[in-house]
Amino acid sequence: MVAVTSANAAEQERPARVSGIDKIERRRVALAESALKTLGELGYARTSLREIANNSEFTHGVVHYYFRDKIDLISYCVRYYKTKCARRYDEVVETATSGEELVTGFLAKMTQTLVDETPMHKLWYDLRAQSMFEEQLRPDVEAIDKLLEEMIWRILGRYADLTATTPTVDAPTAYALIDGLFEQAVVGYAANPDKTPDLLTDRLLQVLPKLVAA
Amino acid sequence: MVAVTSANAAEQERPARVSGIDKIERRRVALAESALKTLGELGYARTSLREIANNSEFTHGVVHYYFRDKIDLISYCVRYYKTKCARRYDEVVETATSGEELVTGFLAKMTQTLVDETPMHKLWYDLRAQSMFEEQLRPDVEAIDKLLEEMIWRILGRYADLTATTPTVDAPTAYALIDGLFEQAVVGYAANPDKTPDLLTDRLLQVLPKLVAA
DNA sequence: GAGATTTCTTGACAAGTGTCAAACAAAGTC
DNA sequence: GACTTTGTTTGACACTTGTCAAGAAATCTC
Repeated sequence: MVAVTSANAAEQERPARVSGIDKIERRRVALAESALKTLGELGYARTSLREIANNSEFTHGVVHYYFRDKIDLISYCVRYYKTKCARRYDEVVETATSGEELVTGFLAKMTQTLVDETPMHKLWYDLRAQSMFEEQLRPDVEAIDKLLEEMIWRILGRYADLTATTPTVDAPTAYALIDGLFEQAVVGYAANPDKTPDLLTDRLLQVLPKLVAA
Repeated sequence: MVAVTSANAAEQERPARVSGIDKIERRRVALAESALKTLGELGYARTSLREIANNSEFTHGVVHYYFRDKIDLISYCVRYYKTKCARRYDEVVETATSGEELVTGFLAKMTQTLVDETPMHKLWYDLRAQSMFEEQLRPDVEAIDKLLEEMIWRILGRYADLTATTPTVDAPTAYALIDGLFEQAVVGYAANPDKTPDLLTDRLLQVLPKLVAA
């Protein structure tokens, strides 16, 4: 069970017996997972606490027992989510023994998560947009963005190693470029689920070689 | 006065005297402009029709007199907005006489609109995210995305001409890359308005040369 | 200027929201 | 087994939302 730590320090208030503290955490995780399902389908704006409760085995009162308010819940969900998403390519990075193998594995994993976890990605881009208007979301969004940037940077660094080259762009740039392509794919996936993964692969193949040089 | 045409054909219902038809259009544009101001500040989700009316010289009933419902208004706003945004770089493209001049002009215009029209850009990325959940927004969002892609492609094509090179990526890829950088800047602008424009410039300078080759 | 038409204001409606509190059930403590 | 603590349900609250309709005001037509 992952202990989701706060990015803006604000929930060591509910006392709770010491023996039950991770039972509480378990419940919060269950709530969060259920909430994430609903959020991924409806998006941030259209998801109400009651809707979250309805799509779970709990009642709407329970939500409020475990979370101070809506932002607290969403914020917790986001932090929970980030612990799962940024390590997605680690195995590929560690096991690949050639540049080509790394690229192949990376592309496979990326198109796979595009298809398998579309709602989560939609939610992420939604939340990042919301963070421009809702200040309370910003710290969490920034933290995830940083995590994703590091993820991309690890991949690119390893790719450079394997191909005896060096990156030609810095980490934020590399992240923005690849994220731009991926977001385009996530948005396009709704309209064209069949062709989008191949298009993403094709476009990444156009770009990746340009990000390194001897 | 711009006649905003419908992307999903659905507003030739209100009869209205022939002489007054563009008076109606004028009112709609005034409403739309006011709505865009509010939308840019609050974002799609947090903007209500009443809030739009309050920030305008009209009452909330008028909004309903000129627009069937909320989506109709937002949709109109989006279409109105797009007529203004996609021609932003045309002058630079047409007047530049060297690659360097084009790049300089392009970067200047882009950082300028980042700073001067932040709310509009925030709204655009918000709306694009919402379109993943709200199907009714999709046609309009797709249309704008296409317009922006063509805009980027014109710039890159001209840049290639001026430098006697050819683009090394296709239009959707080029758009996704540059848009990724710009979105990163828009999101980052809230947290760091001082440094973000320079960072954007720096990153674009890293990328642009890689998008063409002899 | 009378009468018809268009435009706008106002107030209401049903539905949905986040929040909370009081009653109830379960579990743990001595 | 009584009693306290913890967990859950239920129903209510104040408020906001989109939508609409009835009537007042302004405008146009003749």
